[in-house]
Amino acid sequence: MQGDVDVATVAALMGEPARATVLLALTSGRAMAATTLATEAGVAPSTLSGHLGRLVDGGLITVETSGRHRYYRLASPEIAEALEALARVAPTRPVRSLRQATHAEAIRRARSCYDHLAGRLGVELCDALVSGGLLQVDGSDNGRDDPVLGAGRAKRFVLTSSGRETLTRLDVPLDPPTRRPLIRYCVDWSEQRPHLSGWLGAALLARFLDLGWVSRAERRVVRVNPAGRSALPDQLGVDLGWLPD
Amino acid sequence: MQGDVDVATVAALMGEPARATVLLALTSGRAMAATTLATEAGVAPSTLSGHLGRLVDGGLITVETSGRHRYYRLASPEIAEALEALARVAPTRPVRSLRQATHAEAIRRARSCYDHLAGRLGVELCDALVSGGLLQVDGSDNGRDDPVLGAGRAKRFVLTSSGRETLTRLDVPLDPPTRRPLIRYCVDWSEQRPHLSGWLGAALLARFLDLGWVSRAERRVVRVNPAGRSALPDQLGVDLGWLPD
DNA sequence: CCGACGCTTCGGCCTGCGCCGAAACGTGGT
DNA sequence: ACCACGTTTCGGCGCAGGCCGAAGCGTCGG
Repeated sequence: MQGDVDVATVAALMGEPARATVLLALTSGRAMAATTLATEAGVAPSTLSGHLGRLVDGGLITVETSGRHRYYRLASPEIAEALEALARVAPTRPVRSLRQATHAEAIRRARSCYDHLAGRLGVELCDALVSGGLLQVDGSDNGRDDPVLGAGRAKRFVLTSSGRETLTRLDVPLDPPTRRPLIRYCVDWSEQRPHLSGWLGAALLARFLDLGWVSRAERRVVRVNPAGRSALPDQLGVDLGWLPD
Repeated sequence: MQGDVDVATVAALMGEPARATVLLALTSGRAMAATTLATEAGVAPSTLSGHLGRLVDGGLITVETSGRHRYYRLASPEIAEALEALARVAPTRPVRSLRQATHAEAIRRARSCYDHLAGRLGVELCDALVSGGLLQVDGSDNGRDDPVLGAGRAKRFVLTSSGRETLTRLDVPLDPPTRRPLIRYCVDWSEQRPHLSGWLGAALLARFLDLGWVSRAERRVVRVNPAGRSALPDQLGVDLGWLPD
């Protein structure tokens, strides 16, 4: 049986709680050291070492030795895609503890996805940029069946001249020094709606961090600071009323 | 740990060879009886029954009792999406037997994906319809990062008037009686290129089956019959030279 | 050069679960 | 009514693999 492609071994690799936690943590795109991941997963370093070895063998992650640390990262974006596809079908589990509940809530609220913002903040920011006239939506149907957005719901975002002006005033760099496209988007797994990626997505997060509007917390969680709480609605029209804490 | 969404349990469900085989078999979109699936997976009916129960509990498949048979089908298209995402990252295994090799080859050659054609035949058909002037490609960039097609590679296919004419001559129904869109496409996991879906995709497969050009074989494999071998290149410009057997 | 530290390897324990065959249950055909 | 058949349940076997602590190895800092 399954002579085609071995879905089973890959799925099995992802199907163990500690390993899944590791992979999900690495979804942020950053590399992480073994010990960090061990505490993350809540198992002994020796146990995690075994898991990491298996993940490397399976081609899901790669290692990179630096001094006495060994940094692990996802082997390819496709792995992240697969994890998100899995997350999309995964039933939302009954929450088992308050810590988990608040963390689950926090990560839905605002998190980093590779190098840009995701979660409710990510999609609201994207919406705000559109409703504020900084971005324009070209909603043409592209003929593709999108599992998340539905049939033919593909969008395209373009920067308006007033958007370029406003963002330049905020010192957000708008000219990618590389071939990376200025504006892209990903479909957010918790919101099932698009958030900005591409050069602009990365530049916005970097700038927000610089300005102290947001900061990185544990895991992929992003926290909105008091400064951002007042500046964001003001400058970009993002309503943060839904952000407690 | 993983308080967010339980990727692990879903992945674990898919991570067992027999279950993965079952799920992959159900990817065709058709419902299948327990015994069929048991022989498919190569385990005893009693063993498979346990697996099926777990898959139902996990929400990956649904049952439907009819007489003394029980038919199982994928619970949602998202499940199929997840499986395909997994298949995309799965390494192509060293082939273990000749039977498997030929089946693996056959399934890459031509298979059904829900109700339309996929595999090499599916994408070649799609290409042929374009190069034969029956379909036209609107290659506008939609701004979305597509994991398979690459950045902004979204396409859109439109039926030309000569296409409408040719297909009508073949008695392919072109007016969806439902709200289902006429032309859609999916990204083929074995070819990493688009094949037609939507009403037209389904209508084409149905018509090809009626005409005896192709027929369904075991699993999702589709066989091209002698009739089709001569008719397809003739009527649609599909070169079938690569199809042995 | 020595100790602290990060990480992996090894040995041993133990649970989970995949597997089967036998038996039970329900449906359909005769 | 009976039997055949599709399917599930149960009991028991055996192995894969998750977990830990201890020990080993390499790297950095003083």
